[in-house]
Amino acid sequence: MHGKAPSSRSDSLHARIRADIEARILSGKWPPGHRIPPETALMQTWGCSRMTVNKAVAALAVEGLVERNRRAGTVVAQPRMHAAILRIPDIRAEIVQRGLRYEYRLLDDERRSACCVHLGAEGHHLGSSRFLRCLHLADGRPLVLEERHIFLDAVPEIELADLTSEPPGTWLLGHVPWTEAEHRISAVSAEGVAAKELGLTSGAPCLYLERRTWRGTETVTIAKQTIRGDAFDLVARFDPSGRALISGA
Amino acid sequence: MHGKAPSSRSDSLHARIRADIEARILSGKWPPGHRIPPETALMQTWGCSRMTVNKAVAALAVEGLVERNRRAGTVVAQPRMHAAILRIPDIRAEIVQRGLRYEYRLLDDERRSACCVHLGAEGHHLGSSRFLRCLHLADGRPLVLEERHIFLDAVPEIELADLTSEPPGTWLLGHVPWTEAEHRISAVSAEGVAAKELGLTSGAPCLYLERRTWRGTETVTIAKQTIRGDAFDLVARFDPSGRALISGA
DNA sequence: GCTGCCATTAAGTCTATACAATATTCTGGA
DNA sequence: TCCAGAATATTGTATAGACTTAATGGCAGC
Repeated sequence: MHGKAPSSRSDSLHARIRADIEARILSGKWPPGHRIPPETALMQTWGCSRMTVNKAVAALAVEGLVERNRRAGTVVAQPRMHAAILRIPDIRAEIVQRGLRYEYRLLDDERRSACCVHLGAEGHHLGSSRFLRCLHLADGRPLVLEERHIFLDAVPEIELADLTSEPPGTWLLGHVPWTEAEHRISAVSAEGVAAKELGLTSGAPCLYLERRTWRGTETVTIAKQTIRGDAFDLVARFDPSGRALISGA
Repeated sequence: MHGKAPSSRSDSLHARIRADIEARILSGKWPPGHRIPPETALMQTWGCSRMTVNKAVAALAVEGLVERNRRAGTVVAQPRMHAAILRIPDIRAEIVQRGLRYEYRLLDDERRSACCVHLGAEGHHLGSSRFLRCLHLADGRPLVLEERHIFLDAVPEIELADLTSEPPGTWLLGHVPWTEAEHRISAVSAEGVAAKELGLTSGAPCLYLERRTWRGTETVTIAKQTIRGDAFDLVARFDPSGRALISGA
């Protein structure tokens, strides 16, 4: 339909088998709960070895489209609308992609000792950090106000990093591997200094995005982004398996 | 760390190999761009067949941790922060899970002919629909105001469905398979009737979530949810592969 | 130096087979 | 009837081998 490109390109046999079964499930011909033929049967219908159909069906299983059990067989999974893939990309990349001129402005850059940092809900103690306030602009208009802690324990290199021209998020992405992250999205009113810096009247609605990133058990960074509500949407496009489709902003 | 359960449970050989390589990548021992040994080498280090290491590394490839190319070999992928899995669950389930009393109130229920529906950006013509306005309450407090079109072309059964006690989203989830969906999240001010129904003063910030669902090329439903900004966050927790972790609201 | 060809290497696919693990079903006995 | 254990079906894992496909690196010729 609109720019969609499913698993059409399928050269290999197992890819074709997989696409075929997938089509039957998505079309509703094999509804949720339907038991699909055992591997031995598929192997005969397709005239191939069991390893090949196994690869196909196993892939559908990791996708979440089917559930497999020894002896009990394979059944089509119940559809779930529980998770959506949300593109929350690098701001710079996002702005540039839309054909706008990106500009970055560092407002504040200081060292914070442990006490200043509000602790996580888990009560972990976070060490000292480099604290940054910066503004991301699109075509000269302020779009995102970012406040970010980067923790020295996890990223000692940050101490010397030059963040006057490169946004901290971009720097981190290129330098620090991460193992886990959490986003929290809410709606807030722009208030006080933040409103002024974003060029908004007090009370204007903004998206508030708090992103926390871990590397193993160590907190790498906490970023709080206030995004002009009138100028930015978060868009997610996906299919039942939870895999992202093309998400053209 | 907090409720996290990585790929620790590894019984089979390929799972162990995979976890081992994954650990080296995440620990930074094998940084992005590093070329990992070819399958023939891994096969010797682990004393197993090539199919087995293939399965392990292929899994890492679908996860996005490595990139593979014929002849060029396998290299550790650059970390990308492009997509996050966002839990946008059934509202009822979400409220109940938090231990609050869920209440549902149907405000409006009418038939709309095609002309009333704002067309999609693609210019597709959407047929007539059943249009619903309803309120989701947690412990008696209004939390989400929902306006939803369900299109009769795609879901003729909806005509007769009883939606006075069951929210339309829940009904749909149980009755209609879908193949594609899109979410759009923005921040708005509560205004007029909506503000009143949510018990907010005019101008209070709200999350605005627009969800569109397709089945094949047909639009199944368009839902517009206005969520009290002070009472609800959208939370996403994930790892670099983009697979969702446990997301305890 | 540049171009085009070719050999090499590494991943991708597929087969045939074997055995393991496990849930269901069957069967026999109390 | 009901329970224990055996038979069985189905997926899971692993092996060895063969062939395919694609990118790289080097070599020859211009």
